This record gives sequence, structure tokens and C-alpha cells, in this order.
Amino acid sequence: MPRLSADERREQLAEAAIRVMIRDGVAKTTTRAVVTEAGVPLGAFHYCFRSKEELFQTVIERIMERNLPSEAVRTEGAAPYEAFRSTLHSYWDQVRARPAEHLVTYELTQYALRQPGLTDLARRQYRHYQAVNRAHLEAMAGATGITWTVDLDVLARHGLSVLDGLTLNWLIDRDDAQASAALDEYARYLASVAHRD
Amino acid sequence: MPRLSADERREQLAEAAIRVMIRDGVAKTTTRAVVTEAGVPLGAFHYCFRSKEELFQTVIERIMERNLPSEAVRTEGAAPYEAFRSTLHSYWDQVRARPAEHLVTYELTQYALRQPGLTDLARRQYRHYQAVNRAHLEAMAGATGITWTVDLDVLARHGLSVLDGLTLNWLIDRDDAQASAALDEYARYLASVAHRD
DNA sequence: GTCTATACACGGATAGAC
DNA sequence: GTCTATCCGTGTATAGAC
Repeated sequence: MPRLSADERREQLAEAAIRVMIRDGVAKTTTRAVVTEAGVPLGAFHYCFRSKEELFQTVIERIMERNLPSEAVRTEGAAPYEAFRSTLHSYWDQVRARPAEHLVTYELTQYALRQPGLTDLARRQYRHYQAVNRAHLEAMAGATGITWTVDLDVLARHGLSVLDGLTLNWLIDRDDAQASAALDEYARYLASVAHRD
Repeated sequence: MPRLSADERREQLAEAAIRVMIRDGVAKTTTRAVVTEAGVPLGAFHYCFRSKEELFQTVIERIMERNLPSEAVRTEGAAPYEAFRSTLHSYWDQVRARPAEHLVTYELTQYALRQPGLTDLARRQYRHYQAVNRAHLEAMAGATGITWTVDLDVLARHGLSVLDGLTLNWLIDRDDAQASAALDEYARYLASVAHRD
């Protein structure tokens, strides 16, 4: 008589894996560490997941699904620069609030890139992030009543890179002042490619 | 009678480690893989380096030192946008020519971030990259006869992020067209914050 | 179906022969 | 000083008891 179904077990293990990753890093997230964290016996692992790689794949998909487009701040009438700036800083607050989660995202991407079976997942992950970023930009345009003068896909990739790079850089040096200044500069750039209707 | 001095051995092992990292990734760069690659017996490892972490520290410093500011393209008189664009694309050619090296850089940074003894090295690594980027921007200004209208430190951090982010993104999806378009957009941005003297 | 016990390979590091 | 042989922990996975 099972105390928990296989599905619930998978859920349990995936969440435990995420906690371990955040605490100790992806490299140290071993199957043993995960089952200990989840409080399930080691043997349970392999009738829930075929392998560690399969568990990690689940974790990556899970994290990706959580990262959905957030609501655009309604700011009609406000100056575009101020609107962009506050939207960016509200994203940035999320990074500052949970640095470890963001670091894990980068680690997982690189893990996936090195696993022959998961390189495609890494690609989908970034296509997803780019789509989310694109949606954000569209929402910001709608909220401020402007249109972008630069091709939206180009703007989205460029913007994703800026945020990705700033995040990575900040995770390393934790320099709030520099990060904030660079973020403001990006907001200024966005304002410069926005056209008032 | 030593066939090689300890210093030469260290050199040999560090270079072998870099080759293995590029070929198999940092995670799979074990002491055994390194000594095999270098053609030295396993025992030799530990009287050259106290630990694997010490070897990796050496490797990180070595790679950092190689990454020095390259010469600015002399382009006096040319339109700033075209000059920035060609400088950026010549950097980009380096990324495209040696993707694995660049991936290793990111992996090493994350390795360092997770090693209590090496977090400070990661910080120095990024301070170094930012200084290099700053020097590039100064050289570009000198070569085109313009001045930047944005604080140089801010511009450097922002620019480092753009290039870092674009590189990471391209390493994942290898989309040359999108990368190139985003790079051009960054050149256009640089031109917009350049002031003709 | 669930979990215990264990197999087996590989990792870093070292002891001790030469 | 140089290298062989080995230790011991840890990793993934599985065999088999219940």
C-alpha cells in the first residue's frame, strides 16, 4: 500500500531538488542529496525517474513554467522613461530578493548545454525567455501608449541580453549602485527607441 | 632527477586542464582527466597543486590574463556607427571562432562562485572584464574622435552585460542572424550616446 | 509498489616504494 | 623528487526482500 502515488513522489522529489540546488548549487545536487532532502529512501528515486538527467529535465521545465510574463504596470500618461524604469526595477527587485534562484537558472542552462540529450531543452528555455521578454515589451508599449521604432524581435533579444548580463554580473559582485545605474541607462535607451503615437 | 621542474609541470597541467575543459566541460574536468591529457602520472598532480581547487584557480587567472584589451581599429573620419559596428563584429568573430572557450569562461565563473575560497576571484575576474571593456570604449572614442555622453563606468557595465548576455544567448541557440541584428542595435545605441567633438 | 541493501565505477587525495 | 598502488568517500543505479 503506497503512502504516496508516483506522481506525488515525483512532485516531492522535484521540489526537493530545487531546494538543494538553491542551497548548495546544481553541481552538488546529487540523487542522494535530493532523496535525503525529500525524506524518501534512495531506492524510491529510480521508479519515479529513469535517471538524474530526467529529474533535472523536469526541474528545468518546472522552473521555466513558473517564469511567466508578469502584469505590466499601468502607467498611461506617465513619461515613458519613468514607466520603463519602474517596470525594470520591479523586475530587478525579484532578482535581488532571490539571488540564489537566479544563479541556479544559469547553472541549469549550462548543465543542459553539456548534456547531449538536453541541449534542445536549453534552446527552448531561451526561446521561452525571449518570448516572455517580447511580451513584456509589448505590454510596456501598450501601457505607455508608445510604439517601438526597432524590430520587436531584435529589441527582445537585445533586452534579454542586457538583463541576463546585468543579472549575472550582479550575482558576482553584488554592486547595487552600478547595477541600478546600468538598469537606468537601459531604461533611457528604451525611451530613445520609443515613439509617442 | 626531475625530467621537468615543478613550474614546468604546473604549466603543463594548467594547459592540459584548459584543453579538457574546452573539450568536455568544467564539470567533467577531473584530476584524472587532466593528468591523462597532460601525460603525467596521477601522483605528480599533488606535488604541483595542493588540490583541484588550486589548479582551477590557476586556470582562471591564466585565462583572465590572456583576455587583454585588443587594439582599437583605427577609423578616424569614418562614421561612428560604422566604426563601432566593425569593432563589435570583430569581437564577435572571436566568439564565433571559439565558442567552447567562451562557454568554459562562464562555467569557470560559476564554479568559482560556488567555491567559498574562490568567490573573490570571480569578483576580480569581472572587475577585470569591466576594466577591459572600459578601455575598449575609451579606445573607440579616441579612434573615432568622439566623447561619450554617458558616464564611462555605467557605459562599461551596461556594455559588458550586453556582450555577455548576447554571447550566452548565442552559445545556446547559435542563431547568427539574431545575434548579428542585436549587435548592430547595440552599435546604434553606442552611436546615439556618442558626441562629435 | 515500496524500500533495504548493495553493486560498481569514479572521484580526490595520499602512503610509501624507488 | 618521482611515480605506483591504494585508500576511502561519493556517485548512479539495481537486485531482491517485503
